[in-house]
Amino acid sequence: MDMQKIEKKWQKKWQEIDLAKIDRSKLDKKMYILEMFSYPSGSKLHVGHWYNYGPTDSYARFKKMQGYEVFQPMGFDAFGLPAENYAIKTQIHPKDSTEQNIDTMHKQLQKIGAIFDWDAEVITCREDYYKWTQWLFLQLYKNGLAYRKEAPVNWCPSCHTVLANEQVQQGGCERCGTTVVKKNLTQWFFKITDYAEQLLIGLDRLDWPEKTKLMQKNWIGKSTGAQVQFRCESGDILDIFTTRIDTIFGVSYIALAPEHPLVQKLTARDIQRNVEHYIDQTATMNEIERLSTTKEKTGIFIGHYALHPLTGKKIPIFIADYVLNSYGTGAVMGVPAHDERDFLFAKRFHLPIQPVIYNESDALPYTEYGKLINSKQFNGLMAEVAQEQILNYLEKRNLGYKKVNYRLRDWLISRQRYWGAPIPILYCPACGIVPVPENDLPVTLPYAVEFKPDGKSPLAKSKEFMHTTCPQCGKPATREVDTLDTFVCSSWYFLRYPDSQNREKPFDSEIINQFLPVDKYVGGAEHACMHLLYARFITKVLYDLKYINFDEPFTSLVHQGLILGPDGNKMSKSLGNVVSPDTFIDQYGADIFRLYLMFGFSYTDGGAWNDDGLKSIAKFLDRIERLITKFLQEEKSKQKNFDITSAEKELLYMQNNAIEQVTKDLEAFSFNTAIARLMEYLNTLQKYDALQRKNYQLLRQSIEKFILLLAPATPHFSEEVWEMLGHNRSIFLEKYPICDKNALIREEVEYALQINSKIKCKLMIASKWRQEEIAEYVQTNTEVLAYTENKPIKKIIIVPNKLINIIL
RNA sequence: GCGGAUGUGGCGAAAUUGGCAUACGCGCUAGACUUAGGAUCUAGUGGUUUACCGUGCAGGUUCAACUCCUGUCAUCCGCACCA
Repeated sequence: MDMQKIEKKWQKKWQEIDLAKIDRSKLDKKMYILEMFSYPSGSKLHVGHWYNYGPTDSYARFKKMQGYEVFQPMGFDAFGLPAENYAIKTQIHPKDSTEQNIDTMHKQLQKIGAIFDWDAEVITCREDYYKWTQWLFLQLYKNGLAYRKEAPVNWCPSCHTVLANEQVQQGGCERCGTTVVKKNLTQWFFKITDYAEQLLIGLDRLDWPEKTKLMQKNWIGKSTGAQVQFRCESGDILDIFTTRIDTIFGVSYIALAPEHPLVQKLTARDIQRNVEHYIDQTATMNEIERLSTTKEKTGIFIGHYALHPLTGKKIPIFIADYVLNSYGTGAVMGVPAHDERDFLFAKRFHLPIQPVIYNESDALPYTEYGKLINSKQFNGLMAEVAQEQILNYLEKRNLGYKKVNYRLRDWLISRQRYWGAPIPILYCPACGIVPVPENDLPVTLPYAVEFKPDGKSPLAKSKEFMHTTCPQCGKPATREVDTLDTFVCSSWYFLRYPDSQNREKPFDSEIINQFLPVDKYVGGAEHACMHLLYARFITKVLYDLKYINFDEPFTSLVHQGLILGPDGNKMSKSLGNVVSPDTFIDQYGADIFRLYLMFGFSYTDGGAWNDDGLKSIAKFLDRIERLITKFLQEEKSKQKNFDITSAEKELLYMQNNAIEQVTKDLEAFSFNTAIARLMEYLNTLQKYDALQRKNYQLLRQSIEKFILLLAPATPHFSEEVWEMLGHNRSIFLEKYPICDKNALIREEVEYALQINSKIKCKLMIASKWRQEEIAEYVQTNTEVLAYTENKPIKKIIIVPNKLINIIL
């Protein structure tokens, strides 16, 4: 079959009949199926995109045939760092290269033959979209969920530019190799931490992979403990957070994050230089290095003491890089006897290691709970009880309180870059921070801008952009020069699709409430903690602001696996193992490529690419075509034969078995097993076709059922053979077959017979027999008696339709 | 390092609640058809050889373990400015 030809033919037909369009009057049976949109990179559509979009489109078509109004939109996440870097290298403007890439990818996406509703398309770098991204920012700002604070960025002192983590290679700048340092800038944040608890609780209701929910749970990182005040000799108060308040009598030092605001003030004069040196050193390290538990503990005594809130003892204050300013209060109490890291730290700096929890073996550190010792009036209490009582004691004296802490940090959304949505904020010398009025949106990203890195945000160098007037007082004001993190763009795009042409609003609430939440969201597992959490956060905010009536964006989520290069490594230009879909599409066509992706891998696992698999799929489609061609010839010439014998019963069994299994497998995104069942069914069809005496009516019906089952997986091919079979209406307007359970009833079932759990033989047992009848049967059956050798039977275990285990 | 996952024939992979390990396919072997075969069809295909051994490795629970538990090794993904 000429695949290229039929692809064009059917794609044109689908467009003519608006196959991808949803009937908006029938949204009560809607199915919003969404694949994560793609980034329009220069490397174009790759196998990973195909793997995401091809099989998911098959799922969408399957749902369509089941009678759902399927909405499957597609778009582009078009702002971001790569286009800007490409521009710096080539002088090609990010807008131009991005639009060019989108153009190419459109054509490539077209080839898949998916039922994408292109009228709903969303492109995040276009004004009509980022206008509403800016609107979203303003809603958060107005509701106290966007704020500014100082935060460190990676800074290359030689290029005078901010670097993404990705651009830092072994602590150096990827361009010039200069050691990267941390530099504080005032930046915008979204207060996602306000939603930490809701984001945690909401997970329970979601049909998401358990591992993803677990990862989000750990990412949010809820821990319950206590915040305790240590008064410094200077009089300053140091707040520390601990989950082990029961061990407070074992404190032998306090460790501050080197970035802690009190460090400068508390550091003793004579060691100031050493402390500064240590702080500088820490600024060159990333968090992964700092938190490594195998790295030797480092720190430095700052020459100041705090007083123990319960004993009044002097406690030395250190700074240590293993303490992060972003978690808790940026200060911890060191209890060496009962914490791994504190133990190593204390050994290194010869600090006292005082056990306060009893343990039999004396081995330290002992991190379990137990009975308190060396803890004054709390001695003898079990740790859990002691926690409450110590907390009570501290609360009464205003020295501490119970505290729930989250590992989740607020979302830093400022980027000192050009290719993003400008943050809609003005700075007025008189009025201060002024949000851009909604009527003035969008704040347009200027085209002619110097984006080469020279220490200034690119937008700061555009006079026309920078200078404006304050909407409140009318005096000159300047604009915020940072742009929004692209994760902001992608945190709400699924809300725009159903109403993407709306010029008045980001979306019409009534429409959006009908379409959403997304019924099936499909994308990579690498988004588990960031994109998927941000999208949930924004949804919850818009819910609280009453723009939408649902508070979770994605009811059901599936992660496709990663397709690796033929060598088993992740595809990358540097390894030269990138497989381009295009050459295979040209050779085999889109359906064979898609079907291979569905059959050759476990969908959620992915795996290494292999060319041979494609050939086998091509053969599979050839077999189908041959079967149908032969059938059509014979059907015309041969007499029809209507009786149903055992061969027909077997055919009907396999047909309905295939219907049942394929339906179940597609539902579960288990594409490889669905195709396997279809292959089995095709084998049965061929076996039946080889018989002399055939029931042509039944054979036609069986072949048609087969094609209907196959259609979602090979849409163009199936349309073509469907037409060959004499139909003149798209197969996707037909109903997906429904299993006739009666055809699956068999009179006898094969059981495995085990003696002492070892398989001995197979037995055919009437399927209507009860357990007692089976037990009686095996005890009198001569074949079974030969195995039991007259030994007494202790027990018979019968697993229905599976096995019989006789224990001697 | 922390968090999450994965490990099954020569290869891609299957295996409801613990219940016949290796479905389906590739590859390979033999045969048929053919002027020809990298096409098609048929049969076989985990390993030693008649009874065992086999799901990364070492233990454990159970009548029964790929599946549950403990430990361990290897690989992959994420770690907050790649998206």
